[in-house]
Amino acid sequence: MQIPQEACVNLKQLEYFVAIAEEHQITAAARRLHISQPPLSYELAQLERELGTTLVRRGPRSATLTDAGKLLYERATRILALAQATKRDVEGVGKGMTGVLTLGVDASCAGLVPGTRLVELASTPNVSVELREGDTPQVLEMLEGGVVDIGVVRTPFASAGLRCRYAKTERMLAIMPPALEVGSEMEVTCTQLSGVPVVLARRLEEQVRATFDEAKAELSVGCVVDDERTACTWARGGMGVALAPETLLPVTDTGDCFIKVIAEKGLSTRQAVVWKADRYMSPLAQRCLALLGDLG
Amino acid sequence: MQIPQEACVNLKQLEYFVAIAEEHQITAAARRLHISQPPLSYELAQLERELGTTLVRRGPRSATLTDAGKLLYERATRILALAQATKRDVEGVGKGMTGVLTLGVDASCAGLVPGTRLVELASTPNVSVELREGDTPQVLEMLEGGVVDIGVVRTPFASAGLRCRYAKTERMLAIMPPALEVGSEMEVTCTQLSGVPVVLARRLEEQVRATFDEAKAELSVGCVVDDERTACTWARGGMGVALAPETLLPVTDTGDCFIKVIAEKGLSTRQAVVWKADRYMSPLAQRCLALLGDLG
DNA sequence: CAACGCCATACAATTCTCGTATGACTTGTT
DNA sequence: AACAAGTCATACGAGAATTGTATGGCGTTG
Repeated sequence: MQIPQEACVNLKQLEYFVAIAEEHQITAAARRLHISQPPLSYELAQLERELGTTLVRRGPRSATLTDAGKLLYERATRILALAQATKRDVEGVGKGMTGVLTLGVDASCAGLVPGTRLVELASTPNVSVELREGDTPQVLEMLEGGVVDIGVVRTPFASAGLRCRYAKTERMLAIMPPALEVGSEMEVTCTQLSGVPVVLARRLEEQVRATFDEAKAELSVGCVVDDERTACTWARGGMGVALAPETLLPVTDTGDCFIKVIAEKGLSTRQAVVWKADRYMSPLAQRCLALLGDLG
Repeated sequence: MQIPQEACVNLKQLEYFVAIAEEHQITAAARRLHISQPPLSYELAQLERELGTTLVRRGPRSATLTDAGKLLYERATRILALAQATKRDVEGVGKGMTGVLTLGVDASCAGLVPGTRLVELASTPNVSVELREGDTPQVLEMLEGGVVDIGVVRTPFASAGLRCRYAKTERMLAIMPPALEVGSEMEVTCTQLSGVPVVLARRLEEQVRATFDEAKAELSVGCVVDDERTACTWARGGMGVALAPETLLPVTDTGDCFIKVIAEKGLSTRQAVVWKADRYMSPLAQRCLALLGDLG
């Protein structure tokens, strides 16, 4: 049922031919190729048939190239080099050793990334990591739009159509200027913060209100700001008690403020690594996921 | 006895892959390749095994490329284009449609070359003809030294190690100024030229002397010159009877001289196309030989 | 002049590649 | 909701292609 097929030059044939051209001898080339001599003669003849040209003049002591052979040798080495490089590169991409990884990170988590093994990825040659920062809804939007491969966000978030892996749980901190210190040495409850002016990041407002309500505590919002770091700065200036997740500490100067943990678990957040369930994950992205596993 | 051989990416596999990439579908690609679908699936899987990478994400309605697949597509098209161009070019050289042909021509025969089908060769794109002129011994020396592929010379010549094909037989002419006219209307013999001053090209001297001796005629050399055309010019000026082969006529102004054929066959010469017997003849050179066949 | 080395051919064995048949799965329609 | 249509993967058999061993011709070298 199989129809005899017409000519199709093989890379193998080119390798054979190059070996012959470089050894100036069929037998020696066969040794170099770890095959016996007759198949090499056969394949050379085959190649010549396919090209309709004599490529090698068989002398009694040596095999030399014809004009056509010289041309083919030039080209064949180029083709083989290109094919070899291609194989190597494609394998590299396949193993996640090459490529571009786009990462969307909630700005309030960005401080943690350098502590993960992700730095290995970024420092790999031929791998570049493109980081997009934003708040959690923005990151999710990037993910949805396919702008980024992987997101690092903070709970709570809408996870429809997403797969995620939760990482470190972060407690909510209260950064208190000395004048406003309340609570025990390590912890403070919402109730203890009743009536105390609070400096709050906008994205936390709803979550904080809900937690205070549940604790039957009175929330006195002194100020709502966009960025947690600003909240911390203002607290240091005496504007009130700032509420911010743990991550903030390494990147902010809290001056002489007291740092206490808020006891209510409802204000704890978790970081999560998320990606679209139906999206193709490149090997590089998969490797990234594996490395981000150490986040928690 | 045949050892299972390790991976070797085929150009065929690349063609298959490119078809799949461009059709975004395996079945459609198979139609385009005029093969059935299962082998195509098989070969794709094979290619992926060899590269250790998923190249195509098989969707229910379409096949899309992974990152590695996109890279491979880029490279594969380049490789295939290069291979195709190479095949075309090598075939071109093989058919003598491409290359450089070096031709050594006896200057006294040079006038004939433009009348042959060799002009076809010279006007072919990618073919250039390099012409070296000289006298017959010089041309033979070029041939011996490998400076030229083919020579066009005039008899007699030493033909050791040469192959040749004789072409047109040229008779020797006597160009007579009116004052020196002898002989019948068309022909003249050596005997008739006895004592008549002769203007002779150096390369003919020996041959002419021998012929006159054989005819028991007395040769009176009035002048020996290097170039037949000069001999002719001087004859026109009355210096004597010039002896020159037929070929000279189209390229020389004989003024009011009489042109007669020398009856002795010994002074006829033949043009010959010669080449080294043991030298590799490129397809272009072979094609040239075929075209020069029309010389006679 | 015989031994040696290189290349080509002959033949057999095995692997490779292709086609047909078939099943699993998804999508769009009745 | 069930069915038809289409795509892709697997199973299997047939033919072609590639490889190895054996062998002979031919020119060179001791």
